[in-house]
Amino acid sequence: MHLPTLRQLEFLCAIADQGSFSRAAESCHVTQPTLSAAIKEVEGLLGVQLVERESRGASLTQAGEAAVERARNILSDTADLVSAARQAGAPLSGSFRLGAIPTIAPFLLPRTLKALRKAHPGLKLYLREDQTERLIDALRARKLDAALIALPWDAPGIVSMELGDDEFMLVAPTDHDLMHSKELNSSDLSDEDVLLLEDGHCLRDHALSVCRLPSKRSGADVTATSLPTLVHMVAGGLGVSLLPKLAIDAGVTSGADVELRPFNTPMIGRRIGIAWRQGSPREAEAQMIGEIVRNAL
Amino acid sequence: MHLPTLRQLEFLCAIADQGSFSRAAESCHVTQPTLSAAIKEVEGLLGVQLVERESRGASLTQAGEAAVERARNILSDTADLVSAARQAGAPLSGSFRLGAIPTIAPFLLPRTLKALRKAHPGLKLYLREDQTERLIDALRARKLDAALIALPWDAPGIVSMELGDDEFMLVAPTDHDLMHSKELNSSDLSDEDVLLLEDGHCLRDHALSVCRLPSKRSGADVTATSLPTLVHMVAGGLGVSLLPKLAIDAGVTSGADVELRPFNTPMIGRRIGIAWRQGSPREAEAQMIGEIVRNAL
DNA sequence: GCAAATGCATAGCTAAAACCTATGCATTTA
DNA sequence: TAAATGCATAGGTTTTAGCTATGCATTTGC
Repeated sequence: MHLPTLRQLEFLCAIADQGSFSRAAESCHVTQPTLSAAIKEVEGLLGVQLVERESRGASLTQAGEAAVERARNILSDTADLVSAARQAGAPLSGSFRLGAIPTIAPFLLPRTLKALRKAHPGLKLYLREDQTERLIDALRARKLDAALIALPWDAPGIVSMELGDDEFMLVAPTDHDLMHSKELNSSDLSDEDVLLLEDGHCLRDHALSVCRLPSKRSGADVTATSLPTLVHMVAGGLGVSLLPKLAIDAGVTSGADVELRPFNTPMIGRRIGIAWRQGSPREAEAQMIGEIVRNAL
Repeated sequence: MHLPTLRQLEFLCAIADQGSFSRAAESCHVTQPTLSAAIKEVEGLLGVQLVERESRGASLTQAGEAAVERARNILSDTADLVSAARQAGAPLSGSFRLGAIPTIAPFLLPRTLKALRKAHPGLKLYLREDQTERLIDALRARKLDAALIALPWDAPGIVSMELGDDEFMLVAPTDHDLMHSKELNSSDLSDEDVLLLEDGHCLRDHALSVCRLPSKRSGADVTATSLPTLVHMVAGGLGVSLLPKLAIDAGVTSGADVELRPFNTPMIGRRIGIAWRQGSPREAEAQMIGEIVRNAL
């Protein structure tokens, strides 16, 4: 089977982007006749007209649109092949852009970064803290190489690796009733004022699902913007809450007038993982970083 | 960014397949020096050694293996682009290979094929009847262009389109108790001998899940090899069963000494759909055929 | 242990292709 | 109606993809 050239596919995409042969030629750093001839050749090869020549520029036929969509994927996959191969020569060197959600980043990264720096001194790590949804978007847009998030998170084109579990503990004001009951189960929370993070944090959703509460709670809904704030609100007597062990170990409650208690039900918590774009050239490195984070957990 | 040529990627894959420069060159219809030079150039471009030159042939480095895997996808995607564009010029002409599961094919296809022939006289339809799993494998292996199956069926790399619902009815010997009860619910089946198709038919699994039975049933398990056989077994008094409305409408019970009854529970049944390989060049045509089948449902 | 065979690399050449400049033709704008 | 815009065509130049011939290292056969 005879295939078109990647260059020809680039030309085709350029026409889709620029809407004209001459501008497309310019963007590809060739002359307009060169690009015209190339497109003509592809059309001959495929036996279909791809571009509609109009008096004022050019537009794509239906077949052309479909071809461009495929071509863009092919070109970006090829670019990925190149990057991946180049990385293979020098793994975990240069820069790596890692994202993390706000309920993980401040508590896990301090430990991790130390280990990472030791294992790979040449690595420049750029960090970005944001909510899961935006991190995923950034992975797709190639603005990030990997992200630490809570799993499972279903997102087409994104793959992930599980790193470990992060249990939830109850946090309540000192001498709260729940500290004295014999067994502590998630159902014990249904009568309490459970404080939550503001909307968009996945930890909020996890807490809601543990308590089996609807996502829209009735009444005055008090929310916190970060885990330290949440702890202060609990200390202030506004209610109880759930804290991930990761944050507790990092000392988020130290100094606050609160008590902690584990649940008796087995494993109430979240799973932490690292995610990256499917086919990312830095997949192997993301997994390496995952391993290091796993050891730090 | 500078990209390797598709031809160069072909060469690299050929080395992976053949395990030697000279055999790879032969399979690509070029001379060995040509291929050697091309590989060398790619290695220069990527800055990594991809092929290990050994005294007795050649093997791939780790980076080479990774590159080959990506290259294969790129090449097949490009081949898909070509096929898709060519099809776009003459949709639903030539040959189309359609699969269908045995509990759909004999009942749905007679109606469908007539409509299809009318709408697209140039189309040569090759049919294959098999169980879902094998159909999916055939889609992946490019042996089929699309397949009619029962949804949902989770298979990575396979996408599908829903075509409609196919309700189940109870089929029992004439004057069976269940025909006289006031309301008929799926739970009424738990005390009955429910006859099933042999293992591997998805309809068997649907029936089991409707009756909330474990997939391994205790006792003498009587199974049928096809829906007509199943009807005869019911008529013979061996038990009751479920039949999809599709088969009933096609007359699978005509002449048999059985009675039919719908369930009162809303929608006990299966969903019928058409599936194809993600990125298949004949995706558009599969959807067209799906539309025609939907109208026939 | 030496000749033959196998297998990749190198050198030098040729022919195809990719790309260029110059120009033509149709349509739109001033 | 002239100028401008935009794609196609013609003809020439450079690049490169591919060839043949050959070299060199390793393995195999006698």
